[in-house]
Amino acid sequence: MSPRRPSKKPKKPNKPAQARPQRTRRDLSRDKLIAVALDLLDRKGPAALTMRAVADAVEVTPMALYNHFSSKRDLLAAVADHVISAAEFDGGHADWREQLRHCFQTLRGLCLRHPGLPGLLEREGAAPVSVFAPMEVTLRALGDAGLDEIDSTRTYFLLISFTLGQAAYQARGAIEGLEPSKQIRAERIAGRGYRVTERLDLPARWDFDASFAFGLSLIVAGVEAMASKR
Amino acid sequence: MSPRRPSKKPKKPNKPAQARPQRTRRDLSRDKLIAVALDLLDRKGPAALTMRAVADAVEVTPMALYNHFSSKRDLLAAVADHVISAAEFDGGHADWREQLRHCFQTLRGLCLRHPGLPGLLEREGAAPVSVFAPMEVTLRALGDAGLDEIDSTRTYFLLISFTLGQAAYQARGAIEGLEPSKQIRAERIAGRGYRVTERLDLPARWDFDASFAFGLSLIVAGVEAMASKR
DNA sequence: ACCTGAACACCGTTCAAGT
DNA sequence: ACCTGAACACCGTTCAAGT
Repeated sequence: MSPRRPSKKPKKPNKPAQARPQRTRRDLSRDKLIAVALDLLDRKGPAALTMRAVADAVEVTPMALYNHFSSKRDLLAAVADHVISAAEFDGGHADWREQLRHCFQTLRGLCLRHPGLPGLLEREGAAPVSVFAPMEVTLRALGDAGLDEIDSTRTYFLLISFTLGQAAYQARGAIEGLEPSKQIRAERIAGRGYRVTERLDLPARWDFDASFAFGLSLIVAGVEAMASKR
Repeated sequence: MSPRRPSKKPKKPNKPAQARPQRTRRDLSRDKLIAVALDLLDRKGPAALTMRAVADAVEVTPMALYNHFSSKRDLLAAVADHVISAAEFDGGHADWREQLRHCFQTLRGLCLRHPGLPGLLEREGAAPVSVFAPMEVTLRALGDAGLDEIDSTRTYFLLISFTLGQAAYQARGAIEGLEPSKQIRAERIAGRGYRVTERLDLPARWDFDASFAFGLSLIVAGVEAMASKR
């Protein structure tokens, strides 16, 4: 995010400062590998993101990757961290409702640009420290709304499950044709006694953005109700 | 669930009813394989649920499974279907709030008994037709609450994302130690400027049941607000 | 109708060796 | 400090063959 990075923390100045381009190259190749992995994930999906594929893309042996990442999981966490740290979840709004919306619409935006992201965060512990950034913004906003720490944390989990779940569903639907459109349901449901679901008359193309906005508004209204109850 | 199953639908009575134990055996082995796969999933997790492991458990060659399921995905869908069809999502309550609670507490119960279930439903299209059962109950309840079809469907997605997301998080946390407890956060967060999150004083053991109940209540309150707004 | 055995084209990762 | 090459212990699945 910040245009210039801190100049490689010049601790221990007593040590002779002999030029060491390796340090820089090492970081560069780490970044390069993260970029390649993310590109693979975005363009070909999670199944195509293999250590061998990443290695191939930078024309190197698979085992070379293990000089930069201790495992595939480590690489995945770095990818997730790279995506999340690049975002600003704090919109700087005075109103907690706007803060909440900004925060989770930003997260949703990341998930839509990188459809593999929810899987990275939900799947086995590839969640990096940076996931605490949206948590921080959310807890502050909900504190302003009048919730205590526990209820704020609970609501945070609700918001993040909702956001990631929707985005994952959308990504999956786009790929696999699982949207709740009429013909899909019709052929899968016929004669099972799902009277309401069967008759359901939804638009041919489900508006995921509107659906997400509705969910957010519903949660905001719920927060207001819970806060006034206290 | 029901003690006796319908007697193998006796359609086409003109066809000579010569004994065919194969039919029964075939179904039996399918059921057996589903049971074995579910047991593997429950006891050893999703990574241990491989075609080879299932085959080993019934002392057969891996390829024998393909006589009963066209692919691993097909088997996974059958496992999910088996778990979901055994549940009753309709509590028969007159009040839509109670119906909603019953429906998603039931789903949550399934997920806690079978920690691999959310993964099955969320992951690549292993979602069976039976997932429409909770959808049907939810749409009816939300109709009673005063929401139209579109908003009901949106709220259904919110509820299901929330329920599956929480359960998956809980299952993962229990295995990987990712709960939002004080020490976990302390060591991962230190000195990153997450002021609120850092100071957060949560109980050592997060009460997932209470957290889920809170989320449901918040959503119910949100539904009431959205319905009265109409 | 159901099962076997060998094989294919993959995985992530270890280990010993090179520079 | 970084990379290679061969190997290990796995995957899901195809194919041809058996009964």
